[in-house]
Amino acid sequence: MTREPSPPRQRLSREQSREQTRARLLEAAHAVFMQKGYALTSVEDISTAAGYSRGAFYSNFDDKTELFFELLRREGESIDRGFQRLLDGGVTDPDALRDALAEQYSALYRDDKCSLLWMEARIVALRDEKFRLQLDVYLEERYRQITCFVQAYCDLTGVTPAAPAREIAIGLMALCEGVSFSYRCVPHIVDGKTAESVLAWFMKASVAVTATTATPSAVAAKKPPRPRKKAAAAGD
Amino acid sequence: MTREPSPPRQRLSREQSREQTRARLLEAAHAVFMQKGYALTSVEDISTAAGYSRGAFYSNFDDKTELFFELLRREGESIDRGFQRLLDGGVTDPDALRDALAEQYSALYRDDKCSLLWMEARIVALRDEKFRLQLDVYLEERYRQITCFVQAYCDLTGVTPAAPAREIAIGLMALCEGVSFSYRCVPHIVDGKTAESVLAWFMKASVAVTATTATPSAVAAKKPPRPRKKAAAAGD
DNA sequence: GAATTCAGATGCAATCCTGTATTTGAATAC
DNA sequence: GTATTCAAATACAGGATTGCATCTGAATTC
Repeated sequence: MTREPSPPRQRLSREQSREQTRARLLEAAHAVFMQKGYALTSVEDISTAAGYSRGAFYSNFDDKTELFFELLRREGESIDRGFQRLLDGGVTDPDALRDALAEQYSALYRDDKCSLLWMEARIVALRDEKFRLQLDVYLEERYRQITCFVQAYCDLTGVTPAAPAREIAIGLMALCEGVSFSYRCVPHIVDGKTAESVLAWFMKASVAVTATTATPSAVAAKKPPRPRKKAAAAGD
Repeated sequence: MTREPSPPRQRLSREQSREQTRARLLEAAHAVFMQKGYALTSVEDISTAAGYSRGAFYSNFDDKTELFFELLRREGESIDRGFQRLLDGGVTDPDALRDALAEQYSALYRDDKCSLLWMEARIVALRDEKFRLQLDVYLEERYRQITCFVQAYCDLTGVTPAAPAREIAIGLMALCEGVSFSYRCVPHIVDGKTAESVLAWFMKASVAVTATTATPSAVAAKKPPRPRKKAAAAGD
């Protein structure tokens, strides 16, 4: 978005320069997509926003679809890394883990690094076979990670999940997406505080169900219901 | 979509004829929007699909946006009527009521009378102030109705909700929208059966939380914790 | 039944967009 | 320092879309 007017900048190699251009185009595209929507954004819009001409665009991407996908790929990787860090982080406290997941997810949308973008991507995928097939790979990976999370959480608490971990994961993701979408679209109805507490509440509900449905002895054996530290700090 | 080649059909009055044209344009628009997406659908696409020329379109609507909104208005009314019927239906059995709501909602999306359409509408609203203001009225009504539902359900079961009824309603709607959106976008990952059971499971979880989290005294004052008929029967 | 009104068809001008072909100018190689 | 290569700019052809202006024929009116 901001273009530094060349401080004492060493000459860039061809490759560096090209990558910089790509990055700028992607960044600009993200901004413009958010503002105008993917479908209504023209190649010209993107190029101009990035400070280039259409020639630069076509020299770096086949078309708008390819750029969009590259954008999703890069951001998807970053998202996945975030979750992976959580999983590998060695957090063993169930509540901390749960809160971490909730925080990770809601931050993702709050910072608006991706919410609408992924929505639109999925809508594009509905009508573009090739795009869909590629996107599904990423989505599947996301589902897989969250499922791992749920499983890890259940293992930690020693609770047998009331539903298959994958189903819980699907529910979680659907809820998160639904809530943050609503938050973005009708913030005056679904404000930040409400969104946070709906999410927190659902998390609690998941636990409650697993807790009440699983053999109580297994739960009691590990820990008492414990009042939970600071579950959902109200954001605004 | 299909155009009857005039069977022994009585002459239509001007008004009737006009309304018929509008209806056909709206119906065709719905179909084309679903297929191509709102943004990429041209006025020509709609008119042709309806069997008319663009002249007919502009003679009946100001532009694509106005038609879209009229479409949403008509279908929104029909949706609201459905929920209202449920509320006024005099169903008193909590489980039946809960199932009725779940059924109503999932049927709505399963039959695909609206799912994507409303998603796209909300995305359009993000960038169109006028559109948003109008759409919000409908959305608010929808939230209001579901909140009533939750309240009615709690009253019936005598349970004090663990969260404000409105928050539960927001969570419910977000979940339903999220699930059905996923179902539509990645049916191979979130298939019909999974979608159904995720929804059912969440409903169950809501009940469990309200039951376990509400101040026990308040609950007890009304009714004994009541083992709940078949609340958390392991769904499949 | 002639005049009028109006739904819908057709024609048109102005944009806008894409994608490619061509050109330019700077970085690298020789 | 000359030749080459390549990123990015510019020019251009082909389509598509919008919205209006105009036209036509059927419904309504008197």
